[in-house]
Amino acid sequence: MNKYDPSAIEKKWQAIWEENNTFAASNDTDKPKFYALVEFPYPSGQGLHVGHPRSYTALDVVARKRRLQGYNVLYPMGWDAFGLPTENFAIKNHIHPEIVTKNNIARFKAQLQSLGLSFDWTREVNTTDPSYYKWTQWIFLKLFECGLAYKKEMAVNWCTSCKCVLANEEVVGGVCERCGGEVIHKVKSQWMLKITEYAQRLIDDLDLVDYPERVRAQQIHWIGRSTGAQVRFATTAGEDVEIYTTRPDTLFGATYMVMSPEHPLVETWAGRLSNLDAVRAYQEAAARKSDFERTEIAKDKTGVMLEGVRAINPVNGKEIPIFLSDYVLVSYGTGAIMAVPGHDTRDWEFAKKFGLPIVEVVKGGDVEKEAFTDCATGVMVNSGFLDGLSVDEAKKKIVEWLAKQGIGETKVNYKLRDWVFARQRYWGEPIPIVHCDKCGFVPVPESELPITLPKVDSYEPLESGESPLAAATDWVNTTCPHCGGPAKRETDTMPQWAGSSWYFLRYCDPHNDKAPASKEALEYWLPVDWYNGGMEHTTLHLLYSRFWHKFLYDIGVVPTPEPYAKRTSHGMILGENGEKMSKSRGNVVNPDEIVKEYGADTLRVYEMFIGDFEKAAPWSSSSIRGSRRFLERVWALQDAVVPGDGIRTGLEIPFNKTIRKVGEDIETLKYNTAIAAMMALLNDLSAAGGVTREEYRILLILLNPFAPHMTEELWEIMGYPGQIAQAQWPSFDPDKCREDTVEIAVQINGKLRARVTIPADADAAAAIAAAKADEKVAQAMEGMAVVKELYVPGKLVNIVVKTA
RNA sequence: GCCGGUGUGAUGGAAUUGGCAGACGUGACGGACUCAAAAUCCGUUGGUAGCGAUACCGUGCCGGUUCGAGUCCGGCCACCGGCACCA
Repeated sequence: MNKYDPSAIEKKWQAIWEENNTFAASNDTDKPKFYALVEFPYPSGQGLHVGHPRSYTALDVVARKRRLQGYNVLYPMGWDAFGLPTENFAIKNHIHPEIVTKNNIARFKAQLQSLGLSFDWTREVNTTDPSYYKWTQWIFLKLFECGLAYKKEMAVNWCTSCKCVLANEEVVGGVCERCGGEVIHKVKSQWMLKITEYAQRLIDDLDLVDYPERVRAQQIHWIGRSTGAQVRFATTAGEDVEIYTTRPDTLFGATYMVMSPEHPLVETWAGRLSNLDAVRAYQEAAARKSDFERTEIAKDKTGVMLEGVRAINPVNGKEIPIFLSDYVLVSYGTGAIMAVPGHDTRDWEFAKKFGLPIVEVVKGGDVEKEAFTDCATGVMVNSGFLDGLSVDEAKKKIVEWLAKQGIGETKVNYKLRDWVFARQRYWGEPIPIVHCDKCGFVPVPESELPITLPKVDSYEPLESGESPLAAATDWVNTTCPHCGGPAKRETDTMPQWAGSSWYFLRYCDPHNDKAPASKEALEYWLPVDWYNGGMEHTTLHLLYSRFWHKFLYDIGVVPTPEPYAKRTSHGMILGENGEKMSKSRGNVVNPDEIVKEYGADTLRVYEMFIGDFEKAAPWSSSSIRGSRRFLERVWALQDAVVPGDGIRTGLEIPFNKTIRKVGEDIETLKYNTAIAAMMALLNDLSAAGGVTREEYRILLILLNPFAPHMTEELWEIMGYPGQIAQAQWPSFDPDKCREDTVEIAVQINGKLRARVTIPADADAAAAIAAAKADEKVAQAMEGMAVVKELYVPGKLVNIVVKTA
């Protein structure tokens, strides 16, 4: 036997797989299809991290197993390569981002290939390739055509460090998700996508797919549907103010009104406000606050009263004051609320601070001490025709009343905002729109796509807040496709999330130059059967791509309403100290070094064995040795082949059980116990003094998805026909998964007293008799009266006794 | 505050969904091989008491249901992730 030398074996088989395109998927076959997908990486300068292979290996195991089971498997890989880090690196080092990207991709690809992942490299995609982003631009044009892409002057999140706008999803805790820079509000004209149009379907269609509860819940929460009422309040100024509330039942308790500082009626009323200076000052102060400041000082309420205009509560005709306060957001509901301090915590705090009246309209708490917000138990009081009703009854009745008066109706609101779809940076897809003074925004004709990025001297963001593309005047100045007059190109680029919103479609037919992918290819492959990725993308990429897919479904481009039939999510791999791996903490493990020291197969087995796949797990440099030992022992079996055909009698049950368990566990994310089962089987084989050829063959196939290189090599050494990648996954016989006799537990009053071995098919009477025959049991029962006897087949006997 | 999740040996984690808690690894300890070490192989390893068979205790805490609870129910606590002035 040769020494187990992973570096030689792995290189050998990787070359063979590449040469033969072993893992290329066919678009034309009778086999059932299986589309496995992992999130394609952003090829950063740092190279691969040990976190990446956890996800990639997991679905590689599934993909390899499904191939052995006779499926036509598509398991593709590509590069999500547009984005800021590349651009920043390019700026700093004066290298074109295209070159930076090319280098990073080469490094990533070599690393992925060294792990023996069975990707179909003939379908590799790259979002920065003009032949790819041609179709990203094409989808944008379709969105524009359907009115779902529009440009709007509005306050947007502006990262002061990236000098770029951000989507709401990219602002985390008031700072930039990517760089941690301060985020302020800036009024800019921006391209937007109407994701809000799909809010309800993005919630409802979660019922069509198999997602983990945490993903579902996070998406639903992010979309933030609420049902309430929109109510028009008359004012002493003449104009009505419309408010949104989820508690219309508390209308009698509305003792004042609050509008957001940006509310347009303030301008309308400017002439009648006696304290206009104070109002203006408050508006300016609110505008200056960054998101970060807003969240930091969240609970301290500020505001100013509009002196000169009052609102009229429609239920009782009372005049109530109107305030401006930044605790009311322009962007949600109508930008104005009725304040019910007795039953809303924020209104209560505001009322206390400004000395406003608090009226109790739902009985059940003490509104002088705190707002009473419980809807389930309260009873209406001080509310005229609502008195005595429950909150739910009152809601129904008041909405009916408002409708009859013509001043209000039921209204559904979402927290989801439209998607800010423009970035003032160089390294992204140009937005294919031309600005013409005469014709307005004119889409570039499809025939002119792709609009490629021009060469520019500097990719530095401009201080003016414009994209660096604005400096490429030759490129910017063009003619209007509509009237032929002089016009300018849009200089903003698309956000990083654009290319990844449809990449899984491109894999189906990656070289098509007539469409994102052919109808036939999409009909065949969609939906993605299993998509694994990180939790951090739940309200970003995962939501965005569902939105784009639904849009493409509506215009007949894709055949399914949802892109991904099943989504799973892996836990992070932490540093050895239990903290998140990062350069600054000095706890980063480089997969290249692990491959060098132990081999890719060991890394793969270890990452699958490390723990519960869905949970975070700390790296352990001593534990990984266990995975290597396991492989070494399997390797050594080649010298322990014993004569005999098939599976030896005593090993039939362990083999059948292991085949069943490994197969099931791979499908249910329990990779750790699948490996444990194979280790246990190996222990059985050692105890049996070796393996037969057939036993070894089966073990190698079971292990192949996890350790593909070593099992191929052993397959060849043992002289089994062909390559193991073309072998057939073993089947099991359910009858041979059970022993003839079983050891059962015997309990007296639920306490374990003995173990007895009985035939597996023994009936209750026989099992109980066998239990009673045991010496210890008899002893424990002496002088006791039997109350009850139970037998759980194959598990235990429990005899309930009491003192006689 | 709201939503989702987790809590089991020294340690990563198992437990067929209400039925023998701790599979499989790692580490540690003891032994074999070796001049020696590494590697490898064998054994022990939840706690307490006992030479021992054995007994009692033990899955974050308190209580409940049940013949029987890591698993179900009620009430807490801690940690992780997400959202957060969304009316």
